[in-house]
Amino acid sequence: MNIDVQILYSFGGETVMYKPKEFIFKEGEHSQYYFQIISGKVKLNTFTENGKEFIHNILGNNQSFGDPLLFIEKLYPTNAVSLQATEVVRVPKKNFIEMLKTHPDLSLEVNMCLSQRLYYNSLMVRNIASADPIQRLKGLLDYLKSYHDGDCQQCFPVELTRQQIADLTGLRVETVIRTIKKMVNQEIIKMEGRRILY
DNA sequence: TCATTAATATGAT
DNA sequence: ATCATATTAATGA
Repeated sequence: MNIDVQILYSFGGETVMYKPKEFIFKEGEHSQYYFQIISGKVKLNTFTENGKEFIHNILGNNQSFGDPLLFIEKLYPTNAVSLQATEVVRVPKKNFIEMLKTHPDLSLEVNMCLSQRLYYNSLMVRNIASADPIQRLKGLLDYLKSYHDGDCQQCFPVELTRQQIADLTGLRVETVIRTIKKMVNQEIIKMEGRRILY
């Protein structure tokens, strides 16, 4: 979700800068803040027993994270790591709740946002369970696209490396590369240099 | 800039 | 799916 930064500031929001590859929070920590990205990129990940990384999501400008835990007392289920120099605004939980009470319109918006995530999440889970790698990639792309505001046909740029796509879908890099080629042939996606347009 | 590392692409097992 | 290797892009000393 994307909340007016001025409002965030007026409720105790503060700007925090992170260097590339810096932890913003770690799995198992207590959730304290609502985070919204001003610029940069953040990934949410966990590691399997054998040390393989699984990326849950990658967020960019004007996107938020840590928000599903605002209303419940649970520990973070993932790490949050900046992929590049990243500027975020963070608002303490209590202030965030205060803000929603004083701005019912915002509260509604937050509800819509969370609902939309749930919706696309269920689609995502279905596709990721599919054996067909094309379906898995397509599921991921639809999911990522749902986070994107300005949408038009075949011009949503996927700013991910193949390795990151592999870590998001649980596929191997080689499989991702080969599947992407197939999808270009089937005109499901387009390429602009090495970047994918969907 | 040049050297080193990361990412991409393809072929083989 | 895993491994090996060649090419290309990105990074940083």
